[in-house]
Amino acid sequence: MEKKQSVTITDVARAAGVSKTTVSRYINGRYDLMSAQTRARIASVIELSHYRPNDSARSLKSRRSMFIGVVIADISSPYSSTLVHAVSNTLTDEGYTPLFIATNDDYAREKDAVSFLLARAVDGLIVNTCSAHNPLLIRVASEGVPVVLVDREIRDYQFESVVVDNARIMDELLRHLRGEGYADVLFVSQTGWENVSSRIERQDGYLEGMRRYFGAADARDRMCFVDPAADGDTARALARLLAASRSRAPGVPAVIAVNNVTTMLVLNALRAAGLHMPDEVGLCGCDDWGWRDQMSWAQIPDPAITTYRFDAYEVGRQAALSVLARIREPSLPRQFKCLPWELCVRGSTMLKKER
Amino acid sequence: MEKKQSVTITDVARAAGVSKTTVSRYINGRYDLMSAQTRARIASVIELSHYRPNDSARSLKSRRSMFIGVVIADISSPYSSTLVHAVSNTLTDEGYTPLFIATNDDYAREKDAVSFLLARAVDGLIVNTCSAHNPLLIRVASEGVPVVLVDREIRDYQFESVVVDNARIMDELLRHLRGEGYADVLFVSQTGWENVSSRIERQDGYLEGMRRYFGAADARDRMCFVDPAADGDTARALARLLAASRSRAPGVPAVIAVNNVTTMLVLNALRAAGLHMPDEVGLCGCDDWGWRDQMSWAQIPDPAITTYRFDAYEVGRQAALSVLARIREPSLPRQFKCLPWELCVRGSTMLKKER
DNA sequence: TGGAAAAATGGTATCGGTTTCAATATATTT
DNA sequence: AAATATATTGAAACCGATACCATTTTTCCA
Repeated sequence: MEKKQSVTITDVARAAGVSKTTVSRYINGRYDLMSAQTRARIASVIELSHYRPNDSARSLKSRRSMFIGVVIADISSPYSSTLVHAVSNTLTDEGYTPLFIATNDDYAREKDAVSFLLARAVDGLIVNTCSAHNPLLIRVASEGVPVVLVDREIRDYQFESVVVDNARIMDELLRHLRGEGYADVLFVSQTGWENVSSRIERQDGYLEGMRRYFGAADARDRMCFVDPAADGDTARALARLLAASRSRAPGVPAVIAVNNVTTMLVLNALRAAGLHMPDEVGLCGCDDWGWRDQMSWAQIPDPAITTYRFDAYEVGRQAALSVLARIREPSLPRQFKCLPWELCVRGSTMLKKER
Repeated sequence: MEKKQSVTITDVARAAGVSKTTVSRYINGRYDLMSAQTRARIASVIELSHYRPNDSARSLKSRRSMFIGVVIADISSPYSSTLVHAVSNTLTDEGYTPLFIATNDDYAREKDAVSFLLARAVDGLIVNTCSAHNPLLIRVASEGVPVVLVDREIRDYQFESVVVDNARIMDELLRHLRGEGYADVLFVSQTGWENVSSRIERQDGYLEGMRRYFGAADARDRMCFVDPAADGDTARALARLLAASRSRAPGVPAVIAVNNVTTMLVLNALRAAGLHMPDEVGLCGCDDWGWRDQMSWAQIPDPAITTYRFDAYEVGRQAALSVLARIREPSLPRQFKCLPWELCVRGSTMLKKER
């Protein structure tokens, strides 16, 4: 245990025989404002003394914290994990530090998180919001703090954003299932996600697609919301939907799961029910894990599961780039980025080829 | 765009008709040092003005940043993801904010990360180190900064730590495989992890267990290191090891994979080779995903895969608790926590029951 | 070689809080 | 009622950097 007291800019200045100002210039890389000899002297003193400038003091005075607040709704999902990774890499490369806060899909926490991050004087915010309405965020953005929304959007205000075209995914997916010869398609969503814009879009896309490809005027009775924590919930809900489907029309039904977690749940429920894919039931999941990974978990089961997937890494990267761009040039017009996605057709929906 | 200038403690003090000192007391919850009426007045002014104290200024003077630096070697692994989640929850509950930095298993980055975090005046560090030797960290720790190591350890210095007893896992695992009647056991590790203490321990545990249960004086020729990025690498290495094993002894061989990623790779390679589990080959993987999740990916394949698993969430939580304890009571003796683990026997190694 | 321009450097106020110590007001004790 | 204790409050220094402006030194050219 030695003196916890660390060396300050004043110590360095004294040791190098220059003023604090000059040392400050050195720290900030303004080498053009000093002689080579002064520069070398300061460098040596800093090296020897293990001096590190105090970032609290720097940001207090300069009003640049080099922090970017990142608010994540559900940090335990693999999608978020990839997102976090991408944001972290991209920001770090530019000298910024992400401040991650998880809200667990709780609006009150989201408010606190934003408020907290502002106290830390973040230079910008990346928000994976869990609410469709957030006045605080709107106020913050209109005060000039760069705010970028990822994956989900907010009504009443056009934030900069990075999203995926969810409605189109559903259209393409249903077209695929129709083409394979499935007679009906059910939709499994997750409880607690009712207000998440991306889910709503997928849901609306599903309903629209059912009209277009399956002639179902209102497919809301083919949807259900399951609770991952409630054991057996999925199996029950699915059994009900499947029974209703069979009584409605003959032929093989298919199931679309709204996200990673529900896909797993449905897979388990179908296995427990002894239903074989793809000829007794089709399954199409969402793999929001991302393109950059070597292998998707969707390839592990036999048959492998058809999924729609987005590049979560790219979503994070683009969000980070948007914030950085706006920090550097606040007058820039807002950017609305819509990223591509991919339909990975695998065994679980290959009904045609099985015949 | 309005004035970016935010309201300061001075503004609040003036509006409430008190001194900065009193407002500062209010902010810090020292309500016992002011009258109920003053407290109410300040509360109201803060409420109306949306005042948020500037944390840079606070930590500059008070020397408490309320930041804990968290250095993660491989942030893209699911293990790290759970760890991050746990640390984040635990620290946030106590008013601390984690500052996550990923090093991608690069020692130079790890050094920079620690150095960077110190500049941010972190109150403590949680480090998932990628090197067996780190002088900077030793200096920091001996200067009195609380440092806790997770999952991996460093030679030459007894840091506080939270680890898993890796050697014992291997012992138990090999005993299980022997009991099932496997004739030989191969070990697949990952390139680039040669210096990671937890891998070394597992490796040493494997070699020791091979002596004990399989009479193999030196099983190093039964080990290989594969590169996840190199396509087909695993298949080749495995084919070689399996051939050697068959020529050495008759009977069914088993494979132990050192971590999550290699387990996937081996699973794929075995499938490609058309080898059936558990009767043509046994497979035992590492599921470092954690106990708290509803379902493990290891249950998805058929047969499901036998794994050894740790509670990654608990590792993170304990690490956070250790740092917090030390911050509050610096004189506390160092804690070395060794967490439990679990062997999940599943279909992939149930040789006996298959006969 | 004088003088202007450019290069190098420094003095000091300041950022927004916390801390220390002193001062005032009110309550309690004898 | 005087003395002492306790509850409230404030003034000013200070944390470690940066910003702004001033000053000194060097370079360059007519």
